[in-house]
Amino acid sequence: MATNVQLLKDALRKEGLLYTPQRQIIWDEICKTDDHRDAEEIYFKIKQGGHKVSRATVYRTIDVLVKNNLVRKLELGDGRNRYENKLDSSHHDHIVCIQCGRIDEFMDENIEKLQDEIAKKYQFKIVRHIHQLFGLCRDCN
Amino acid sequence: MATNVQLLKDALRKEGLLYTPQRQIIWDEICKTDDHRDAEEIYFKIKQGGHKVSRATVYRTIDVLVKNNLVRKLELGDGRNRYENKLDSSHHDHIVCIQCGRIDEFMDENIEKLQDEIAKKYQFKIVRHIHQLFGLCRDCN
DNA sequence: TCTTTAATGAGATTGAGTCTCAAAAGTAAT
DNA sequence: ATTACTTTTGAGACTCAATCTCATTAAAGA
Ligand SMILES: [Zn+2]
Ligand SMILES: [Zn+2]
Ligand SMILES: [Zn+2]
Ligand SMILES: [Zn+2]
Repeated sequence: MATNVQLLKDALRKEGLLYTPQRQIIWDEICKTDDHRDAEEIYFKIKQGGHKVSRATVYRTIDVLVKNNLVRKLELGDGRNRYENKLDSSHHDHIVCIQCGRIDEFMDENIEKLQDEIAKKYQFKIVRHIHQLFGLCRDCN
Repeated sequence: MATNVQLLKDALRKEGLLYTPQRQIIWDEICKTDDHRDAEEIYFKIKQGGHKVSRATVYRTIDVLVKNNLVRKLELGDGRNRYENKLDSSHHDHIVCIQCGRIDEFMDENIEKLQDEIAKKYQFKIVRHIHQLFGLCRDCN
């Protein structure tokens, strides 16, 4: 956890922002699981944990964390943004069950390479990508 | 255009829905360009064209068109859904400039195949996928 | 301490999208 | 064509995630 404190402090310093108890509480909550939760879930978990942090601060802090690469924003197409911590910073994409909501993670070096080639062909400089497979998991099929 | 009329009629019959002037107007508007427009843009273009169709009908009809494979829904991560007609029904994914909004289309057989392999490995039955590359286009870089 | 700047929180606001329900339009049988 | 029935439409209310406002609170610096 000490490491997580330092990561946050560094990010805030880089942004010229102050280190505050609220920001630490939010970052801690996001580090607690490897789930893919939306901002409301994170907000309510914090509340439930007995801390008082406002909704506005949760949203604002998440934005800072995303901008500084501590958190990844996922857009799973259900109208709300989801977030996962990047403590284990290895890149992955997602395969989502449209029935039960189960989310698995995958990573394919070959796909990643092919993306780079596409970028080169179109003369784009890629900064991020979304790659999600939607379907029915084994249990739901 | 005659073809487009028939495509709509067939889809509506399949759904047990009636063929109405409003639904044709909406489908026509979507067929007019190969852009990637959101529902509001489509709604206002129709209004601007002198037709009176309600917002609710636009949203409802787009849903029918998507369900019946005449229109593809895109989620480009900016909080609103975008749509493109599938008259030229070849599959493609998107590469998006985060600066100027330019959207190019790409298709890579190898990526598509690798996705199938991932699905097999995770025992998912894929029904759709999102694959978008975000970055700076040549002009913006 | 005093002054200045930054962060927070409660609640208002936005905006895409959905829902409601009375009115309008379509369908089918007489 | 008239009636009886069903479907669609449209205006506006509503929802929900997310953002904004601004008065209050907390932190930093002199
Ligand atoms: Zn990837
Ligand atoms: Zn993940
Ligand atoms: Zn594809
Ligand atoms: Zn396209």
